[in-house]
Amino acid sequence: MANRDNPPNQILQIAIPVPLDRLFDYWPPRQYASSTIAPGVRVSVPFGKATKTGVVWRVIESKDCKVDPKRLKHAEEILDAEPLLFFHDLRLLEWASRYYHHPLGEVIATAFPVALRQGKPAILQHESSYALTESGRQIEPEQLKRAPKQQALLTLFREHPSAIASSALAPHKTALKALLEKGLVQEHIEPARPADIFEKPKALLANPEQRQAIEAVVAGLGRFSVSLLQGVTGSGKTEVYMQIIAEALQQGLQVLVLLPEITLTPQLEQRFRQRFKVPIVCFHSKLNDSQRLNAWLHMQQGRAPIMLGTRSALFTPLPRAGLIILDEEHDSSFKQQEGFRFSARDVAIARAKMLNIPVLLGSATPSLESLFNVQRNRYRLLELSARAGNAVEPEFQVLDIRNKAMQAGLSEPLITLMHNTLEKGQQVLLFLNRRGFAPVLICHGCGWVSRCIRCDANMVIHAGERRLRCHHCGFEQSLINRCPACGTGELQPLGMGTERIEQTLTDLFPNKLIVRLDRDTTQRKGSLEGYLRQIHSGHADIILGTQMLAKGHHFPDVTLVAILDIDSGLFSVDFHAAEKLAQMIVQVAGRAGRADKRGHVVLQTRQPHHPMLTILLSQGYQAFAQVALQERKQAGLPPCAYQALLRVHANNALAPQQFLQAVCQLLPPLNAGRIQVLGPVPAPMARRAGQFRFQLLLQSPQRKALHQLLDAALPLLAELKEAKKVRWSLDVDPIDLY
DNA sequence: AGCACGCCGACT
DNA sequence: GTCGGCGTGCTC
Repeated sequence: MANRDNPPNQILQIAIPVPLDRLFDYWPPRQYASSTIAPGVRVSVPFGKATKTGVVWRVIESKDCKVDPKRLKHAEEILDAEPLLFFHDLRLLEWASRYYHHPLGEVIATAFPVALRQGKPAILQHESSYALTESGRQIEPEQLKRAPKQQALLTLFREHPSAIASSALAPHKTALKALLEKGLVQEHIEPARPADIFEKPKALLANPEQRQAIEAVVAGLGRFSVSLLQGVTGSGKTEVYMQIIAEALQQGLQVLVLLPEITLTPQLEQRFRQRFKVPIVCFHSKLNDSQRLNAWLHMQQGRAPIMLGTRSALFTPLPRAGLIILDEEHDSSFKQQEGFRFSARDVAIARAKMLNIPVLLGSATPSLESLFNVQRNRYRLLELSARAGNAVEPEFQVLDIRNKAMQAGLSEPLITLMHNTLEKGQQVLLFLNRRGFAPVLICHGCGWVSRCIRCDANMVIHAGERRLRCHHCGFEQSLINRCPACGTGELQPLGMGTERIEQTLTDLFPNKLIVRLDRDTTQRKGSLEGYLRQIHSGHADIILGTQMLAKGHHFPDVTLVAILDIDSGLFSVDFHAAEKLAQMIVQVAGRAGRADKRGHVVLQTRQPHHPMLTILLSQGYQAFAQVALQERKQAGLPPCAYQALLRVHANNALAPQQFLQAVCQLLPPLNAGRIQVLGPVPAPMARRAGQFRFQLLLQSPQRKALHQLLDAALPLLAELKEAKKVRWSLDVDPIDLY
């Protein structure tokens, strides 16, 4: 036992979630034999004034400790009897910390669900939960219309096909009792031994391409490979996933399925539960802390073989890891955009390599990065070209709106098309990536515009709420009637937002039901689901929305889709814009139509002969991607080069630039001229939320050289005197500027 | 990141 | 005379 005269001979090196890129040394807790402490266990430690939860990274001999022993404190408590993270997990986290140049303690924290970060015990919570019975699944909510409370609850259960925790059902106590008595709902019991109840899925029809893809991945189970499954909407990617998963389950392996958006999880969850009679856990931001803890522990303990999750599920420990699937791999939400800025796609591949398992990336519109890796024979391309079942290729129409009469962003020809479609009783989908009423309020008298006082951005008009709101910092004020500059001029909205278009649509189509889907209308919990039901039931005539419409959901009764403004995507400072636009066009087109009602996709543009657009529409996404890749190659841009972006911000207007100038002065001796240094330049939005922002871009055709420079340079940045006045962060493989 | 300490303006 | 503004420095 340790006492004052006899200090313990071992020291714990602990990773603590603070933005400091080093480990902290502690004595083991008093009365603790350090020999029983293994790397990967959580430990609570006094840190400054606070107590923090860290992870033991390694145990060293006290004679090897570099810190003055007098400064060392005792750790408080070892929180886990066994490590929660396995050897491969620790290796992956270390790699990620180095690759993204982000402190290890914070990287490790992202591997844990919040409850474990807070030091709560790693014990499965056995909160009772309820789920629909077979008859409950078959009954339509309509049949309960005389009992509206029960009907609402039934609908709730249908939206959460897995199970609902009893705590979440507290407000529905009486309705729950009624549904239990009717046998529509029962207490949900997690199957204890999955192997016993596993049933081999029924043999399904796979077409030759699907068969080939399934066999290719199945044959590769047990060793590392990356496959890119490229299949148009309706080509049956999910079926391919499920048949591969079935084989992995047969082999007793665990499968991690990553999706970009939580809105896609319920659909896929439902299909998976119908197919697989094994525990399936979900992990995404809509779950509460204890649900996430349970899901994580189910995988970590090997109790569940399938996890469906978003980016944050990536690091879940998998004792029997067999396969990682990443669906919609091109989606930018796989990149974390703050703090530890990692790409879930790239880390998934690194993880699979360490675990020696295959990765399957799926998309109708793969990223140029992935297609480039196919060209370089790093990834294997598996193509699904046939549209399964009732799907049919939509017809594209470039609508030249130059000199055309417009009503709130809608050209006359488009309005005519809308009338024709609606007359046939079919639905119309309109797409505009700008929410609010209008992006600017301008004075007709003096030219004053509604600038945000804290950002280099305009305040957006939200007419319904009578507010002006900055979409970059959240600052808002009430809508003003009189120009604050000249006091006399008339204030006018300038430009289009979804709210304004909705208003115009109400005037143009007075008898039609219009549904607007954007962040403003779907903020309320469950409202998105409500709108989607309205659309699927056929009640909605015109569906209007932003980016969120482009993802996942298929609307078979929509036969006319219009993208109202594609020109901003054709002419952007960001070199990713054309790729993103092409992906968006193809994805949006995939939302609509079916065999008996072919979809019609209209693109409003003032650049009808833009080469990118022409190639995309005449030769398809693959041809577009090849041309776009060629251009990136010639311009020396990613994916043919590697980038790291150093972002800096400060209250002080001059400090960011001064810091970056100092950085540039220390680079040349480390660099040997191999890395292009672009900048310092003001960030595209030079002031945001009151902060002045600058950036420096480092670029190289060799990833290794770039990382060598970063490894050498970053430790020196903190030492610069200019660093004291700024906050800086590094984004490795950035996908947007600052 | 927190959270201290530490010196200069508007209030009981 | 104080309360509190955020500049600077530290965390085993």
